[in-house]
Amino acid sequence: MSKLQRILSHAEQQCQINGSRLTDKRKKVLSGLLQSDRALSAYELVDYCNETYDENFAAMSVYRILEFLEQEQLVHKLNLANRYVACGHITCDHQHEVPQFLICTDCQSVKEFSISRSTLGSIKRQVEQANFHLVSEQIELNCLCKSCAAA
Amino acid sequence: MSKLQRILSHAEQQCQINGSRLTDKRKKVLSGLLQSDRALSAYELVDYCNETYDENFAAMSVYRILEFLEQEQLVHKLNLANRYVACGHITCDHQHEVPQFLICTDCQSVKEFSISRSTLGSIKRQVEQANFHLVSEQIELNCLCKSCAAA
DNA sequence: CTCTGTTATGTTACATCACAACATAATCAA
DNA sequence: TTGATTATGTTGTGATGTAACATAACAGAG
Repeated sequence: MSKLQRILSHAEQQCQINGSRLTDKRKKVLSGLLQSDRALSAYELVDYCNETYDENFAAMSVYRILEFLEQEQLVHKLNLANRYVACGHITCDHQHEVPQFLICTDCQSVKEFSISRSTLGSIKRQVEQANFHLVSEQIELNCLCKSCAAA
Repeated sequence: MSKLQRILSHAEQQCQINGSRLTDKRKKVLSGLLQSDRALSAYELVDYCNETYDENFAAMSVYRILEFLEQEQLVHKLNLANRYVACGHITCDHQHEVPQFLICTDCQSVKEFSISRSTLGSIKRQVEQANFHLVSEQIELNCLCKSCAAA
């Protein structure tokens, strides 16, 4: 059983537990993200699925499927790049911290990482001092990955 | 001389120093942002200018003008919201720190603020440990402002 | 002042993005 | 089997962002 297969079936089980279904189409979209080493836009996923599976995904469907996968915490939406990535921890069973993301502005590769609690805490404190309130701890940072920085 | 006037003429001087020109149209776009208490999209600015000045700005022009104003550091583009704000420090003469932004996801009001050097430093360190390199210290955070949080 | 290169703006056309609204199909539960 | 719920198909549209080319305004050299 390939790694991809394992992740997919794990995701399927998670959905069952949540009373939702990981349908064929949803699996295909998720696979697309899992097999990509970078963040993909909705329309890139449309193309990917149509080419790879010889299907006919409409953009609308992909948007809906992405929304679903997000709810199930199987993918993350990167607001800074308007792109999507598979969650890096699908096969983990524990509850995760809210992730932060490093996005390479050149090649769109993404690293899901965690800022230390204390740093996050001081960010939150400073935000509150400014009379705002953090909506989400999902912080996204524009970066260059190592190889793009070298070039 | 109104506050707006002062800011505009100061901006104009800055442009002259940089060997660029703050034309009439560019002034109008900048005024739009200066007078707004929230971040505006390019098309909102198109409408604003056309209504306020009875002109006929094309979207294309506004995009170009915004690009110019950004280069001159008179406005900032908020990638997270696809919107623009006037720089909060146009009239300051000293070099600024790179700003961070708190964006109210409800009303689009924006606060330009600065994370402490030490917090910023620890973010940068953690990013480097992850083998990425921060492209910009302009960090944008999705927030709720005080009044929207209350509602 | 005129010529010329540069910069700014006008205009048209188009590609992309995101989703609303409604129709049909598949699935589940009783 | 039937009715309710969920998933997908289909059509259309508003918003976004920009390329490509045309014209106009301006600044400096002669």
